[in-house]
Amino acid sequence: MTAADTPDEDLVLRVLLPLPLAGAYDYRADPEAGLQPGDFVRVPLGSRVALGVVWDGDPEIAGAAGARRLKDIICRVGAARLPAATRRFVDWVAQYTMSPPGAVLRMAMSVPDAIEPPPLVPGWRLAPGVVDLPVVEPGAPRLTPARRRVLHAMDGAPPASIAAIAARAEVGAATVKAMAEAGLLVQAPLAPPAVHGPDGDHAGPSLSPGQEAAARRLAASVAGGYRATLLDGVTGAGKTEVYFEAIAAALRAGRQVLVLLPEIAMSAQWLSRFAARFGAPPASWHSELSPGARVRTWRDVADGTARVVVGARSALFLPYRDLGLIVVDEEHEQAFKQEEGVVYHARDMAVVRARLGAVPIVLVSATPSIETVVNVSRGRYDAVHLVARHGGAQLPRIDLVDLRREPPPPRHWIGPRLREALAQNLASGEQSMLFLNRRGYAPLTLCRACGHRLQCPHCTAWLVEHRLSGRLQCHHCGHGAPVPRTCTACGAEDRFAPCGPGVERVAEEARVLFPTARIEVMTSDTIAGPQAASAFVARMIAGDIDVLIGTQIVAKGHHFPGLTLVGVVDGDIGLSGGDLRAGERTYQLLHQVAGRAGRAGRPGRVLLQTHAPEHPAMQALAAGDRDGFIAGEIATRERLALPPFGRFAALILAGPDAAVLDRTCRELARRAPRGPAIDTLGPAPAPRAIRRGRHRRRVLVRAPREAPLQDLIADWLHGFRLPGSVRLQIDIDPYSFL
DNA sequence: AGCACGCCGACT
DNA sequence: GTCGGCGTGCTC
Repeated sequence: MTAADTPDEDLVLRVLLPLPLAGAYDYRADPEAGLQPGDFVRVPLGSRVALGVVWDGDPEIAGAAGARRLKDIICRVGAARLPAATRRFVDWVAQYTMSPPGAVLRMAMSVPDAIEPPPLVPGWRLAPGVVDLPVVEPGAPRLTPARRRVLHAMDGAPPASIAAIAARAEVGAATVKAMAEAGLLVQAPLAPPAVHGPDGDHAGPSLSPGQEAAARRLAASVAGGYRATLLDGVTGAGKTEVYFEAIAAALRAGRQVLVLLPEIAMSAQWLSRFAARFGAPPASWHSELSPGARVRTWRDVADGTARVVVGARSALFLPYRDLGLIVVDEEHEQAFKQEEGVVYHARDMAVVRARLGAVPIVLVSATPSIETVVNVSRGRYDAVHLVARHGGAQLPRIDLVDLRREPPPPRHWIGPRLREALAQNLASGEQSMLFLNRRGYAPLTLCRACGHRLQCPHCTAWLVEHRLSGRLQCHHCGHGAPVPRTCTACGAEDRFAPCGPGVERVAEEARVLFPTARIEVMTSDTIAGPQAASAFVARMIAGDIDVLIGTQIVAKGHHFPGLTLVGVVDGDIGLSGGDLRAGERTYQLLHQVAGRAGRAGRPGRVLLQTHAPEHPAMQALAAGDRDGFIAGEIATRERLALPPFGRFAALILAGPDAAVLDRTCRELARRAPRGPAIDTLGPAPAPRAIRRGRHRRRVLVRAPREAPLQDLIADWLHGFRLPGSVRLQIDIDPYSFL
């Protein structure tokens, strides 16, 4: 049967648009055009034209719906197609996160400009015989010195663009254009640019026997379809070199590799190690990429030119032509959780992407997440353990300092023991680090006259004083204001007092204690970007800094060979607040900070100041008993049916009018699902109760692990009409409970 | 996400 | 009397 036989039977296709619509829309298509799922198409939408993707599945053109007047697909766009694995991934993520599929598609189509094929740049080469032209001949094109330079530069050279020729001959583009018009240059196809991609056969480093064995196991998994493997090893055990071997195996098999890092902006050291191992840098994907680079990389990923992509969360949604391996480094990091828009956990979705693409995935960590460890014990993931610290360096000794027994002087934060250790380290010419996970000078400023606390006008958050910039700053919405002199509540002048320490304040204290030491502060405020970060790291490695004071930025992936003392100024930040993952996170962060000390064969020492030395996380750190800590956490979670033994979902409602919001929440809670082992908590103020001027409330749902959580919520919300001003966000498996 | 439609303040 | 503010609603 052909279209000509049934002229009145239209071809109808589903088209998914990158918009938060409930589903795909149906459009009429020209059967002659031969459109297939994955094709990018332009379609009319209301009064405008939108770019979408022909989607899989049958249109809803049955019965009365068939009578609807459908619009026509305008045309196909570009030569590329959204791969089937990416389409299935989009549908899966939409279903799991309860997001409109178009909202997920938007992440896969984040670079609309890349979909059109790149404009053809014409190439030019010398016309035959021009080099031999006599210098002076009546009627012949004039050969100025500039033109001679072009002849010289292009003699025997392959075709190049006008701009490239001009650059090579060091003349203006106008000269080259004029020569082309004069017939001295003729058009010739431009050779595709040579790609010097990462090379799987590039010589790698020699590995220790333990690394060798681990690398062989990972590399073997590359040929075998979906399999998740935890690569577990202490800091300095050489995990990166090991998973590089799996990447090499995937490259040798001619396939693409995705490496997810939690904070790609801080990955300068990782990138240089990669380039050293594979002879070329990977393609990188992160939010600070320029629009041009974004377009190029998206196309390179789609046509397979990009062999290895290293990126943040969003790199998951790139249209890989032939993905063969996924690596998630620092898999325990909370930064993998996307909290805005489509709420998802990139580590978990990476596992899904691997399964849908039938490729192996390696999860890498020195302090694996409880979820991952439980998946290993259930047999769903394999595990490869690396034990020895590469190069024979010792793990640092961690001593707890009980701040209740050995407090620092009032309004000081460096206790006597830490001060003494710093003095000794300085005297012997060694490097030290002070860690405090708090930016700015003081986390809270209050009026001594009336007790008024300076709060962000748009959020439920204190304003943080930054002496460096001389301003008060909200760390949630970015609101900034100069430090006022007069209290807005009581009118008292100059009575504001900083409360508690930030890194700037600790630096001030250290500079008073050690006036001759070279002390530097490293936070996201003092570091503009990846290049500034690597400059900082280079100065530290060169020994130009005696004491480095920093937030968690100093803990992430930097190697400081000369560092022998780490002081944790306040280990308890993050323990308060009743977050179910507080202990786990504190353990992971402090373990990572401690791992910075004593690497190049020298013993390291860590002083951990805490008000809660009896806390299991602190005890485990001091005893070096990671597995004991994890076992304890797992037992607690299992007993209380907390994740991953039970499941949570959060419904967050936000709106400008608190009364309307509360009424909506009450109504929603009234209809809440009830069932065996299913309960709802709240409504309660959401983690950030007021954000950007909108009030936020949260209702938590708790269900057994095997419960169809999404279906329960869908039934619950079915037929529930939200007031127009109230927004609902669903967070499946929420991470932040604060 | 856009873009239209729809009801209330300061201008030619 | 209009121009225009952005709140609400729809797009196959």
